[in-house]
Amino acid sequence: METTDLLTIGEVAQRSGYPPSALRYYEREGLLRTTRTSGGQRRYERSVLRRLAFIRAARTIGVGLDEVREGLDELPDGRTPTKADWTRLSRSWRGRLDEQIQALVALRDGLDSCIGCGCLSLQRCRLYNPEDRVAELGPGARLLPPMLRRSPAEGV
Amino acid sequence: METTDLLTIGEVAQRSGYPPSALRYYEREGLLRTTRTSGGQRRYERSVLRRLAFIRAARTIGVGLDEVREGLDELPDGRTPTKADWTRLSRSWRGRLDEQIQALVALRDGLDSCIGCGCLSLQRCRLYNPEDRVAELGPGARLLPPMLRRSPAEGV
DNA sequence: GTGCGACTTGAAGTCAGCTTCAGGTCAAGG
DNA sequence: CCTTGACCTGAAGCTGACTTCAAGTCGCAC
Repeated sequence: METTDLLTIGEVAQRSGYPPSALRYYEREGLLRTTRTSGGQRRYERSVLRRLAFIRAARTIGVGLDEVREGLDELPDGRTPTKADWTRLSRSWRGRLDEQIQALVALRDGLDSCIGCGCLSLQRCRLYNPEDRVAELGPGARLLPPMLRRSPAEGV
Repeated sequence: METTDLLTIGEVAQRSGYPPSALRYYEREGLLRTTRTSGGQRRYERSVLRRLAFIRAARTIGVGLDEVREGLDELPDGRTPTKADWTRLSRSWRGRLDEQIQALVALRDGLDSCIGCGCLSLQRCRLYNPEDRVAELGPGARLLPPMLRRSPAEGV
C-alpha cells in the first residue's frame, strides 16, 4: 500500500462534498493548490480537506470567495496552520455574524411593528422606510440569499 | 391643474428610490401594472408607491421576486388592499425571518465552539460539519448575501 | 496491451436582478 | 412649430459562484 497519501479530485469531491467542478474552480481562483501527476492529473494533500471545510464554513456565513482567499492567504505559506491561525480567522467572522444577526433582528422588529400597524402608514413604518444602512444599499439590497428562500416542496 | 393623479416613471423613480430601469423590469416581471398615454409612455397610479415599498421590504428580508409576485398576486385584483391583506403577507414573512435568525444564531454558536477548539477537529466542529439543513443545500450555500459582506473602506 | 472510468482543458452556459446601450419617440414650454 | 428633456424598446451586459459541454488524455486492473 502506498503511503503517499495524495487524493484524487474524485476522492476529495466525495469527502468534502464539493463537486469536482467546484474544486477546479477554487483552484483557478487561487483558493486551493494542487500537485500534479506526470500525466497532469490533480493530486491533493490531505490538508485540503480542512481547507475546504474552512471555506465551506466561511461561505456558509456569507463570506465571499475573494475574502476567503484573503483570509487563507494570510495563513503562513509552508507550514501547517496552527490553532491560533484558524482561531484568528474565525474570530474576525464572529463579529460580522453578530452584525448580521443584529440587522435581521432589527428587521424583524420592524416587521412586527408593521404587522401591528397594517403598514398603511408609509411614513411611520420602519420596514418601509428604514433609516439604517440597509436602505442605503440600494433597491436590490437583500439580507438573505436564495438558499433560505422557500424551497419547493419543503416548506409545508 | 390636473387631478388625474398619475405619475410619470421619473416621478415614481424619485419617490420610490427605484431607478426607472428597475420599474420597467418589475413591470416586465409582472410585479407592477401601468397605464399608458396615447403616446405609449407609462403612467403610474399613486398606489404603486405602497406596492413598491412593500416590494422593497420583502426584498430586504430576502424574499425573491417570484415569491413577491405570488404574494402580490393574492391581493384582490381591483380593490385597494386592506390592512388585513398586508398584515397577512407580513406575517408570513415574520416566520421566515425568525427561521433565518435561528439559523444564524446556530452558526454563531458553532463558530464560538470553533474558536474555542481551534477548529482542528473536523469531526467535532459544528461549523465544519454542520448536520443541519444548511449543509444539505450544497457547496455554494450561503446564509448571507453580498450586501452584508465587508464593503470596501467601511469596515475598519 | 487494452479497455474503460476517471481525469484534463477552455469555452460557454446558468441564475437573479437588474443596468446599460443604441436608436428612436413623446410631451410640454416658449 | 420647435426644441429639449423625459421617455420608449429590445438586446446585450454585469456580478458571483459555479456547472456543463465537447473533445481529448490518463492510469490502473485485467
